[in-house]
Amino acid sequence: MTHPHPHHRGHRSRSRRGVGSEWRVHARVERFIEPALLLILRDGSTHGYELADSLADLVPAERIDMGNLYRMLRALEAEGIVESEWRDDLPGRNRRTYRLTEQGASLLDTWVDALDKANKTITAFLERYRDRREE
Amino acid sequence: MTHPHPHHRGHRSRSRRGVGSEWRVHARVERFIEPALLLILRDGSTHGYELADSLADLVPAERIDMGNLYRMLRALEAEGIVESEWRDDLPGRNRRTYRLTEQGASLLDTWVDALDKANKTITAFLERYRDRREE
DNA sequence: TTCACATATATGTGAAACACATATACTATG
DNA sequence: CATAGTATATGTGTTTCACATATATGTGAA
Repeated sequence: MTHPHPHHRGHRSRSRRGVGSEWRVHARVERFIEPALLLILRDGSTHGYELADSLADLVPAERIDMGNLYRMLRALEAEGIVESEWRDDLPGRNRRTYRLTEQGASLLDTWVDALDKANKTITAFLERYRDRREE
Repeated sequence: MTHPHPHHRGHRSRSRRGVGSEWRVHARVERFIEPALLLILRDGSTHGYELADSLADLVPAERIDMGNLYRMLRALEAEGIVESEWRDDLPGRNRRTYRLTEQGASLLDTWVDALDKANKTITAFLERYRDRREE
């Protein structure tokens, strides 16, 4: 499976108008791919290409960039957050299989706390939006 | 009121370790200042400097950068999302007072939809994290 | 009355995160 | 044996942002 995502090309969060004075906005959590990756690896080791498919489920709004994904995996390995092993015994092409280290599990926990906070901030925003709307 | 925020300098989302193999992570919604700004202006016109204080409440985890805030306000004005008026009649220093346009109100609505989605994505992530943890 | 501090707006600049393009090589299959 | 799918990787420009700095006016205390 490849990953075509034709929508809203060329921008980050907000694009110019679409048709009929509609705005298109994408609320992205910065570096969200990283905790998503860690969570997937916590539930079982895999290789980069398969991670992309799992990520597509966990982060539906995000187009997965394979180039940046592999770069991120090697950066995480350099920091001791994941470890990898090159497998040439498995059927199919050779691949590098990643697993989470203890350091990585600890980083995942830290991300979870941060995401909890982010969620509360967003929820507070949405509540304020709706509260004053209904006055 | 000025805005000192000494914590976690120099990085975006993830910093190197702190003391005792702890990670410090900040889950930021990209460009979140923009919708926060729009929401505050929906509830009443103000000027840039005061917006910073209101933002500090709405977005507690974020250090407010005045330079970028003023830049953003002028960019939003150029796009017709806010309108401003230079006031020299009020007590105190002259200031530029901003108000939300209809375009801006529509953009705020769009942001709300996007933030709703982001909230659901984060919630799904946290649920998956906790589910498998308790098995 | 001047010095310090708060208010208020603004520009310059470099780095991180990211989108998009492209390269490479092997495997499976019709 | 050509084509599509699997798998990993590098190159590069843009956006968003952190941090530094500039400028000018108002206010209160020494």
